Amino acid sequence: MATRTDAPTRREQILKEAARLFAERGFHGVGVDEIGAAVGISGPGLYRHFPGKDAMLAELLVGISGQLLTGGKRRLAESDGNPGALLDSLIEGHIDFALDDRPLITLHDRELDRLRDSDRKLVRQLQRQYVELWVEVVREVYPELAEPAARSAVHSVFGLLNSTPHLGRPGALPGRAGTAELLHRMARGAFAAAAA
Amino acid sequence: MATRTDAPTRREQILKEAARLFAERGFHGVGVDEIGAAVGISGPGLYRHFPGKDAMLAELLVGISGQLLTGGKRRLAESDGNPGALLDSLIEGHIDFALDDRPLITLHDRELDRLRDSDRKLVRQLQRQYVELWVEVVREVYPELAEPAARSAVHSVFGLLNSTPHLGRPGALPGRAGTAELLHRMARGAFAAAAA
DNA sequence: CAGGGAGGTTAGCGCTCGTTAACCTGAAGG
DNA sequence: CCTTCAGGTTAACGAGCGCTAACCTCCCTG
Repeated sequence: MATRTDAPTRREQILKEAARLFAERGFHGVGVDEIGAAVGISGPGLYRHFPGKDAMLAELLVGISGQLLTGGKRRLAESDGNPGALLDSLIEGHIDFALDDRPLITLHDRELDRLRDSDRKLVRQLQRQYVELWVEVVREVYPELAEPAARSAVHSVFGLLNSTPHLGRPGALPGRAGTAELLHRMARGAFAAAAA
Repeated sequence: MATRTDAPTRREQILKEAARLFAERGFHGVGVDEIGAAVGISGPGLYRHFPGKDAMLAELLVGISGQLLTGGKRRLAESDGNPGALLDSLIEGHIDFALDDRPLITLHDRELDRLRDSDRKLVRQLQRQYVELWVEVVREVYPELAEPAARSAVHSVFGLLNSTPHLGRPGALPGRAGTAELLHRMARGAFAAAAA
C-alpha cells in the first residue's frame, strides 16, 4: 500500500469520523449533525459530499469488504506455494486490519442490515469470496478438515481476530506487536485444533 | 437448570421477541409497534409489562450477564479441583449459551451503550467478574501465561465462541453437537497456543 | 352481583432526525 | 472585474417513534 503523505480530503475525514461514531453508538444512534460537528462543519453540509447518511455507511462497508478481499487476493498471488506461509500471511493481514481499523471491524458485522438491498448484496458477496479464499487455504494446510467444518472454523477465527475492539483500549497488554503475535498464535492453534 | 414445562408468560414472550428483533436490526432500528406485533398485541400494550423500551433492553442485558456469571460460578463450585476439567466445563457452558441464545449473544456486545448509566455499570461489573473467573482458571491451567495475556486470550476466545450467529443459520454444519465440539476444540487449541 | 384490577385498544402529542430549500462567500479563471 | 462554482450556512418541513391519555372488557373475588 502506497503511504499517503498528503492531507486527507474532507470526504475522507467524514468517512473516518462517521466510522468511529457508528461503531460507538450504532448507525441509528448517530445524527448527521454529530457527524458534521466531528469534522467541523454542521449537519446538512455533509450533503455536499454524500447523497445521504445511508451512502456513508454503504461506502464504509463496501470499502471494508473490498479492502479485505483485495488484500487477501494480493497475498494469494504473492504466495510462493507454501500453504502454511500463505495462511500465516492471511492471518497477519487480517490482524493488521483489526488492530488498525477497530471501528471499521466493529461496523463490519454490526450494521450490515441497514444497507439498501443492492449494497448489502455486494458486501455479502465480497465477504463470501474472502471467506472462501480462507477456506481453500485452510483446507490445503489441513486436508483432513471437511469443507463445512473448515468454513465454520474460518468464521470462528474471524470472531477471534475481530475481538480486538473488546481488548483494553490503550494496548494495556504487551503492546501492539505483542497483541498481534498473541492473536496470530491463537488463530493458528485454533485451526490446528479444529483439524485434530 | 430446571426444565420449564409451563407456558411462557407474556413478559417472557416479549423479552424473547425483543431480543430477536434487537439482534436483527439494532435497538434503534426496532419500533415498539413491531415488538408488540411480534407477540400479538399492539404497540403501547407493552407498557403494561415494561416501563419503557429501554427497560426491555436493560433487563435483557443484565439477565444475560447475570446468567453467564451465575453459570460460571456454579461450575466453579462444582469443580473437583481439576483446573483442566473446570476450563472445559466453562467452555461447554458458554458454548451452550451461544448456541441456544444467539440473539442474546449478539445483543451482549452490541447494544451495551444504549443503557442508562446505572444499568450499564451493573452489566459491565457482571461481565468483568465473568472474565476474571475465566482468567483465574486459565492461569491455573497455563501458569506460564502472564495475566494481561491471559485476559486478552479470554476475550479472544469469547470472540471465537460468540461467532455462532455468523455460522449458517440452520446448522448446515455437522449439526449442533458437532458444532459445539468443533468450537470446544478450537477454544482449547487457542488457549494452548496462547501459552506456547 | 357489584367492583376492581389486569391487560388490552386507539388517538394523538411532542420530539428527534434526515433531508431539502434558499442563501452566502471566497477563490479561481477568462 | 465580473462570473462561477465548490463548499459552506440557517430555517424549516415531514415522517417516524416513544410514550401518555382515555377508554374498553373480561375475569376473579368478596
